Amino acid sequence: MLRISRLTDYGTMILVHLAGRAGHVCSASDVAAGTHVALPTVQKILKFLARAGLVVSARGADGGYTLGRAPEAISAADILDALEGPVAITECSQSDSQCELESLCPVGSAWQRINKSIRVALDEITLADLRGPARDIPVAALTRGITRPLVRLDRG
Amino acid sequence: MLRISRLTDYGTMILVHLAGRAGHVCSASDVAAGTHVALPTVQKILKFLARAGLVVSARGADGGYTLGRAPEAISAADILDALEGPVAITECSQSDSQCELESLCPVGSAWQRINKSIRVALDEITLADLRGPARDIPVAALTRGITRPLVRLDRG
DNA sequence: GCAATCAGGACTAACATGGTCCCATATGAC
DNA sequence: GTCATATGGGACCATGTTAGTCCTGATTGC
Repeated sequence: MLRISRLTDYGTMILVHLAGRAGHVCSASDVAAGTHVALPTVQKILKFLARAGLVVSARGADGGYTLGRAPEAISAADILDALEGPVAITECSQSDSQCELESLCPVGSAWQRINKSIRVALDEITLADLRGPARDIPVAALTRGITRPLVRLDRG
Repeated sequence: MLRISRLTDYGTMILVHLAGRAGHVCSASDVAAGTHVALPTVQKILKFLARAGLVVSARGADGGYTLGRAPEAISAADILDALEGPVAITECSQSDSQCELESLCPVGSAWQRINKSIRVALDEITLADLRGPARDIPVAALTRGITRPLVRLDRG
């Protein structure tokens, strides 16, 4: 359920790698070596991240990539947007969709609202949180007020 | 991003349909007619829902399906589990995955924790909430404490 | 000029999904 | 008992998406 693509997963690793080398320009080869992701894949992902402004590129010899802004200013939602585009949780939550069932659909915009809530949560999580064995990820705050036992957490 | 499958979307519609006919046994044909989803697809989905216990089936002539338990006792996470299986947000969050990068991965279990938090949120949303033009979906409670402007909500 | 590096896009193989169909089994009416 | 009506389980295929690779062109520093 709710799977993110592998590229997004790799993209997170790459951004974390760059965050750990603040001030240095890393070539795609450097990043590939540091993350153990295949070089062509790293190149592809860095292009997308550059286009989204999450990394800044320098062309030419001794060129490479640096983080576009501070890790605290890059959210998980930013990474998803950069690598997966503005895809929504259901087809009919896309603005340009033409769901023929829309007028009949009893679910209404429920999934869309769920989608938005998840996005809010993902907006709260920054690259700084994703680094290393962080224990206090902000999402934890989102579960405040939940009284139901959390036993089922290990299902996923 | 974070897309749910179309079958899950349909499954929600089907469950809402059944919830609106509590006490009645609906055949797959009835459900197809009521939801405007193709009959073979409805049959397939109902089988999955029955296996998960979300609906109860009666075989034979005059058979059909009824909701397995009260709408308040069926969560969005239940629906996802029934129709998409225990798939996690990333491959390495699956228990049986063998991610060769796991020991090197600087992201650690961050995405997994995000996944779990989302699941908690989805556990809070029941079929009763998904019905009709519900305005007070419990997920709203999850955004308590968020101070950042919610302008970006409309991106998804 | 040359080597190193990014930019953009085309391309293919693998995988997941959506949708359909078939056959076995169970039930109720006649 | 027979028949019509249903579900149960699974096979099957067309389609779309994803992952990954490769090619060509542009830019920069030595």
